Amino acid sequence: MTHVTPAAAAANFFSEYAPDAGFSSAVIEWQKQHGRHGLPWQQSRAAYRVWLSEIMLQQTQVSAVIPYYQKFLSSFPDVHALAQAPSEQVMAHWAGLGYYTRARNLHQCAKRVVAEYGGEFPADPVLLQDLPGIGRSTAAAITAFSYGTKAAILDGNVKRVLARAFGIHGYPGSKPVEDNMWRLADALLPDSGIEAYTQGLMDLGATVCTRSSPTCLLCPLQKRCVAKAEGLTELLPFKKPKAATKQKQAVMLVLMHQDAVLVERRADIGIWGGLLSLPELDGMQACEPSRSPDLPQLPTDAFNTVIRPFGQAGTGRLLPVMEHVFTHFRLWIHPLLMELQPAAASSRLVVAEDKYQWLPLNQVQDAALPAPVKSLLLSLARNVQSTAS
DNA sequence: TAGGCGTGGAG
DNA sequence: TCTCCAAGCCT
Repeated sequence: MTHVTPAAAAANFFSEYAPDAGFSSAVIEWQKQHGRHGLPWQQSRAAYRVWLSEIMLQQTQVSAVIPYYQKFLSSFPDVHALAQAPSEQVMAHWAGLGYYTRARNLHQCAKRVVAEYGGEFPADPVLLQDLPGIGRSTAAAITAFSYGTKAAILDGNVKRVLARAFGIHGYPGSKPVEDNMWRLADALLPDSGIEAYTQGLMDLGATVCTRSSPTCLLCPLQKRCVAKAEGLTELLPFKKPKAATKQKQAVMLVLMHQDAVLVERRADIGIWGGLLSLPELDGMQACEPSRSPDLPQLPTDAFNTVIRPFGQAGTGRLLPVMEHVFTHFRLWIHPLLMELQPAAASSRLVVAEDKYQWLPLNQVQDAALPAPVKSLLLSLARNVQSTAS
């Protein structure tokens, strides 16, 4: 059993993904010839415009942003105009673009740039990052495009390009993988041409190294691309791992009287809506994922409340636990079998307001029961038969 | 630190 | 129809 320290892991990472100067120059040359140059926000280095476009482009595709960007710019031509605008007007201009926290932060940010920096966006990414709505990647993009500052971006496009080019396994949204990608992105930065390089990484990811069906033949990195060489283009970057399926458990009462079982009509809303089922001792309780959970504590109160109205119960016997898998969770059923002497008032057929009824075991097959409950009762019916004979 | 936040496009 | 995710940030 070897323990790998974070420092050692980082060292391993870099020996495995050793960057070289050819990477950035290939990206820069490609961007100059084949990258995008005509986008509305590429016509000016003004920090206000770059900032505005970067905020709008967060998690949003270029085609969706363009009309918003143009309308925004004509209404709020500079940071002073934006800072002075009423928030309702700002929000109205953003309506439809989504992620509305961005709009509130945008407005706050404009006010702070005016108040704290006299309307000039700082050229230091560290200072920019302190402003609302500007994280590490956006700060780097703004300073790179506006001031030529050497700083690394790491958005979805860059993550995809790096994951493939360097054959990085693991989900890029996880902390350790993302940390490594930041280190790699920093190490790859060129000493000159940061604008073309930054734009080039974005353009590559958006137009060539796309999520599905990338056009590797047009890629300037194809000869140095690990994913291409190893046939892992479709696999990388790793997808977000699916969350472990949630689990619930329920104690279901199998209250028998002669050859009938007490069943309850479920509420129309919710799981098994409107079906007949067994009464549950304490509803369906969430439980920790495991292969087969222990029996939950039997809540005495619920026990009395649920059973007493129907009569006098004998000693309970737990039947083997059953597993049922839904699309969104897994249910463990603990059947608790008891013989019940019905209270004097309860008839053999109808117990209370149609919600409860006695279901003869020989009618289980045709009753409106959920699959696992029907299966449980059918096997019970077979047992009763074999015991009787 | 994973989850929430909006909308639209692609497969 | 449904899933996945796109120029991320914030908590």
